[in-house]
Amino acid sequence: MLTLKQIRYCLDQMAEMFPDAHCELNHRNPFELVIAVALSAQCTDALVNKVTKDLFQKYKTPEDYLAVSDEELQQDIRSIGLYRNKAKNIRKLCQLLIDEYGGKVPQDRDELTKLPGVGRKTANVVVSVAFGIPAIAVDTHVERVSKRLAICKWKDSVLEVEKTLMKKVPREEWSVTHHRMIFFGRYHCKAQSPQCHICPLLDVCREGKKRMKGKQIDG
DNA sequence: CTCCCGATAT
DNA sequence: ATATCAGGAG
Repeated sequence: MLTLKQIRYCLDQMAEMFPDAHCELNHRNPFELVIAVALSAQCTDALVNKVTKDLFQKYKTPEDYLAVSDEELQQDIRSIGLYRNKAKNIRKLCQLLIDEYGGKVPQDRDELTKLPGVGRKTANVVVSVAFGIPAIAVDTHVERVSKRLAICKWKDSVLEVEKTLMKKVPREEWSVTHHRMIFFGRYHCKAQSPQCHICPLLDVCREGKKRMKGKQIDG
């Protein structure tokens, strides 16, 4: 496990590598962000943005999503994948926003989690990005990076990863750290071909050094 | 744990 | 061909 000082070093390096790390899901308000993040499950941001470009032109309010048939919404988001579940969740979510929240997106993580299709990770993204509330959303990239760098344990659940990060990182840095870890994981410490050979963190990364061993050209 | 699922990278 | 993608629900 990395020491606090080593973690600090890693986060500083990530900040240098990705000084402009930010939310890459296109949105103009909290409602659009909820929809975009709900759509992004097991799908790339780039593909979500491709779909929401037209989607957000056609649907601007919760009422708009309820005005069409389930099949029509499915077709509008089909290329995202998991489209039957997502269409159903979005329509239920919109109904709930109207019935329980005055058509507004609640600014509370636990209230957000009550919305269908919105789990802890999605709720953390919304409160953090839309409302500026400190949170660390642990997605596939944050989990992978945390485990490869041994910031947490290999067998930790996503909730345990989140708790560890909240403990090790100052609250005022939660949101920016979470985005830097996502950029680091998405563009550098990638799932399939991690860039260990040009990684500034290699000297503190057990997993990276393990990966490099089998690829030595000379002895 | 399984299921949902198309697009893209490897 | 297979792995992965800003996961969540049953």
